[in-house]
Amino acid sequence: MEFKHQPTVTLAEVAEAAGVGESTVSRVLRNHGSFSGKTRERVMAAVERLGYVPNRIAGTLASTGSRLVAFVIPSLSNIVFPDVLRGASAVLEENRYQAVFSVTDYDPGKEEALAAAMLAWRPAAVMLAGCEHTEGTVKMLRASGCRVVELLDLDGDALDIAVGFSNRAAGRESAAFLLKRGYRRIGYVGHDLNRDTRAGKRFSSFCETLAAHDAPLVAREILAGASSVENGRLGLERLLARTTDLDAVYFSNDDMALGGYFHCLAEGIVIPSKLAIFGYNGLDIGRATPQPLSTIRTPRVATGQIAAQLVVTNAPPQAVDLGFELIEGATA
Amino acid sequence: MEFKHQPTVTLAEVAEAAGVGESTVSRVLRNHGSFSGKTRERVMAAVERLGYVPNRIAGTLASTGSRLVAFVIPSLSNIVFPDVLRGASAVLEENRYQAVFSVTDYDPGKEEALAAAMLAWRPAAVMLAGCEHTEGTVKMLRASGCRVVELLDLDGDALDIAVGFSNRAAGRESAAFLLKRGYRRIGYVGHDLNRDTRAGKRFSSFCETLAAHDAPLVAREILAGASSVENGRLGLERLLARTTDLDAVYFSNDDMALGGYFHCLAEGIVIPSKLAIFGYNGLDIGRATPQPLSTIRTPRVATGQIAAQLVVTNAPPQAVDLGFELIEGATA
DNA sequence: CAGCAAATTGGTAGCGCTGCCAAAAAAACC
DNA sequence: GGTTTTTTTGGCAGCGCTACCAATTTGCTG
Repeated sequence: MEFKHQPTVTLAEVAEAAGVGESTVSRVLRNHGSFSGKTRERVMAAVERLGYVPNRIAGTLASTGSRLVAFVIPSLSNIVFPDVLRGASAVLEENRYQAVFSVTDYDPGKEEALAAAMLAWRPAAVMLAGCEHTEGTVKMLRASGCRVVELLDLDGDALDIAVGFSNRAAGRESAAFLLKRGYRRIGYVGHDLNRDTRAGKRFSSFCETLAAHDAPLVAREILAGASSVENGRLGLERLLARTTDLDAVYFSNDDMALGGYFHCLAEGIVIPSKLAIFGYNGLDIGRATPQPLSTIRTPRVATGQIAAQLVVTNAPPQAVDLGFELIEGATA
Repeated sequence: MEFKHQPTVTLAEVAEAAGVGESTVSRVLRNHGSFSGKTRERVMAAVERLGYVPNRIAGTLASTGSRLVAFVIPSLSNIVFPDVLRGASAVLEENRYQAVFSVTDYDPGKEEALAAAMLAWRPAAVMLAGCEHTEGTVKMLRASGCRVVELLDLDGDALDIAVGFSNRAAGRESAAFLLKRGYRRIGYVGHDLNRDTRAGKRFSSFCETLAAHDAPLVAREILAGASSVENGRLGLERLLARTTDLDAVYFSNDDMALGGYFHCLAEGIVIPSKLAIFGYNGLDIGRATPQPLSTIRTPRVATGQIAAQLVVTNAPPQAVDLGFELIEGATA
């Protein structure tokens, strides 16, 4: 049972009511082309009087270029993506673009299906997380001719536009920081890495850096579910149960790290002298804990903003590295 | 400079390639009406071969009933809204609906403008937060003839469908709980209530309940900005600097409450014996803190799910009360 | 006031698809 | 075999708007 709209007022009716031609109404409404002030007033009056709401579906169809921007994101639970959407939507709204989204649950197959569904709306751009996509997705996006923006990961080849930073660099710098601080027996607590490839990249370059400095990763605890505070707490508990002499733990992100932090608080494990904790993302909450969380702050909102900016200005293909900031904090 | 799509393959071309009529292709693709198995194969082969992606813009225009659902939400920073979107988008995707959104920043004027922009897409439904809207918004929504769903607040008259719970009841129960626990000198720390009317409702019924039990609110601290952990911490600090003999503090939500919790941890204020803390929302993080946060858990994801369900089934106007759950926790 | 450029305006052909209807083909029946 | 049904099909008129072009009006200049 499909919903039917009640009869709506159309541009033609406005034209009739205002005593002008359809194209004139269209021009006035879009403020495009020329028309006299008097005409403008009459049209606006008719619009007001009839309560006319332009039909963007029809407008888009007639003009081929759309003002929709499609987001295909892995999750809405991971704060990263709402943050990106937030940055982007502000810029898009200013420019009268409309955001459309769907959620893949970190499933590349679902990403492909959803990207296809999105393309059916003929968006001006499709924004995706990361630069790993199925062959089918890539082929489809290429063929679509619409702009493609890959977000939050610069470690790979961009299809068109990429905005973000290097996750590998983030992993590397995290490791370098811990080593510089003198930690040598380092562990890792993370969530499902097969799905979140960006976390996987951070982890692998983190490990490589440790190994390169003769302090290879001592132990790891990978939890099956999504990243969460509770999983972080549980993960650290398990890790410490197995391995007693760790001096630092790297977490797949701040949610997990906070869980670890809480575990230490609850168990009376002194931070950072007994155990250091390092996260990833730079959530606001990490600044308000009794000891500020040591982490890497990522430019999530800015990523959305810049991405949207590039789309609305129809910028040429490019990769924009927004970098990240290492926050020393007090937990490592 | 508007982006132009490269020439796309159309349904007519598929029809030609498959050697059938346009309407046949349309029927096969939508699996609607009748056609032979052989025809189906030929059409699908042509679709595959040409890489045809149906144009939903055109389809929607031709069929009047759209599969877009528009969300007009106050914020993406407040986890509540991503949670609602998450619940809704899962259901919508299953039913081949498409979610569109925009963000009002808690500004009713902006809500009106954005709702108007949304209506231009002729959505099947518009979902809004709360039941307070400008006169213009209400009038416009009424006139649009599309379904209207008001989320997360049942304290008011619904335009069409409403899904959520009573914020007044939440405030009342929070107060009753604290009173039952024996707290009498109670304070409040909140964020900007003029904008977040739902938090305002909780607060006012909280105060009324206290007053009705001869334990009127002792002090309050309202912070100008948005709700955040840092503001919560700052707010409690300020409140305690002014008022020394409080035994419990009610926060406008869990973010703020966690900030207060951290302040106590940092200052060595023993919880709950020296000071009790009570929040609102039931964020996951509140379950993983050393002492689980006392709060009210709201059905955010379920709100989105049910709302979407009602829209896709084109349910009659109704108000669905999903209730909430008081979590005793260990901070009050 | 003619003569020409500039500013306004209206008409109309699509945009790509769906919905309706009638035509054609296939199946069922007497 | 001839009908009557039933199933499949194709044709085509819009959906509401924009883009293009031609027609009209206005404003200036000499």
